[in-house]
Amino acid sequence: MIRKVKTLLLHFPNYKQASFYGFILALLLIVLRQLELHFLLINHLFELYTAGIAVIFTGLGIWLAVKLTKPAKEIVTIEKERFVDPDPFEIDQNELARLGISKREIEVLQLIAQGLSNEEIADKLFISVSTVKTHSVKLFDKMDVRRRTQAIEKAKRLKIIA
Amino acid sequence: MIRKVKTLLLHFPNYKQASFYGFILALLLIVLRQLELHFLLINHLFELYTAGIAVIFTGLGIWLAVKLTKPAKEIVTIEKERFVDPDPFEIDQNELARLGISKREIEVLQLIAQGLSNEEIADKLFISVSTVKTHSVKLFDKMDVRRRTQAIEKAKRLKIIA
DNA sequence: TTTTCCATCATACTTTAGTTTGATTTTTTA
DNA sequence: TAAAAAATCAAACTAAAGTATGATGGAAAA
Repeated sequence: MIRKVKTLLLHFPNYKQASFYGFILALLLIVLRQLELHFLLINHLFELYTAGIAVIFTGLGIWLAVKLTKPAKEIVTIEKERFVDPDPFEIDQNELARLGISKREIEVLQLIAQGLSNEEIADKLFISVSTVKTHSVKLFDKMDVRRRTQAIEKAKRLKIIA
Repeated sequence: MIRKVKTLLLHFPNYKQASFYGFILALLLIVLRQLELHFLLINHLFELYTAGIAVIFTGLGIWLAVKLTKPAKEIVTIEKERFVDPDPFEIDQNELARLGISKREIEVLQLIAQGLSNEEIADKLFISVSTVKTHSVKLFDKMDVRRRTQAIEKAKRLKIIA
């Protein structure tokens, strides 16, 4: 009998408390048995009946509690950062085509924007300073500017360099 | 009858429903008492005893369930999107302070970055070209560059100009 | 109050940038 | 294939940028 209750109780998370409950149940049964002596009319079946009632209604109580207890709601708020348009820079090819700027001229323009002097650009591109100057002149003419600093500003504004 | 009780119960908080279950038992007892008239053999005490056992063990069951079972948690996740400005440009005042660049020098730097010549800058600031050059020299010295184009590139990189 | 920093200007000079003219070679395109 | 466009280079020049030195007046800090 007690074992049966115990096995039933094994399904509960806290095993120790469950067995404690079983112990109480056992005690109760013993007390009932003592009482039985005073009530001779009650036979052995009565014990079983009582135990049965106890088990059934314990089960009912548990079922009730589990069924009717509302699950505690835990609200977790997750803040998600979403970067809107992380500036996907793209060179405006249309603008380049419109101005008729050649590849070499763009190269020179980019190096100018990086702060290099004509001589440094010449060294980097393995050409003479004269050629760099020629490219510059044509570039400035196409971009309608007269200084490299203006070219830098306008080029960035028109998105023809990074 | 039972349906009515059930619908009634649905509107009560769970912990109160448990006690209402006791109320149902009481009703049951009354019914039993009615039946008692037909079954004289059944002892009055026995009824009460059974009812008592039922109530006690139901209570125990509820107590057990509440005590031993972890309340089922329903995790409600709310996703909140936070839109972040991709490039909230801000002049790096620390950098400016670190380099010890004066207000006038910044002004000149900004105009240089806009592609203006020294003469144009002088006209705009109502100062002489000499002064512009002086500012430039000090600026380049502080920024550790030797050309205005370099100054532009570095200034933008260090975020001391837009 | 004296020193330091900032802003201003000038002169003379060097360096770099930009212009003009003209030429050659290669690559692309009609 | 011939013409156009692109890339290359050079010399001579002008213009602009940058350097060096020195000076002055005002404002802020020590």
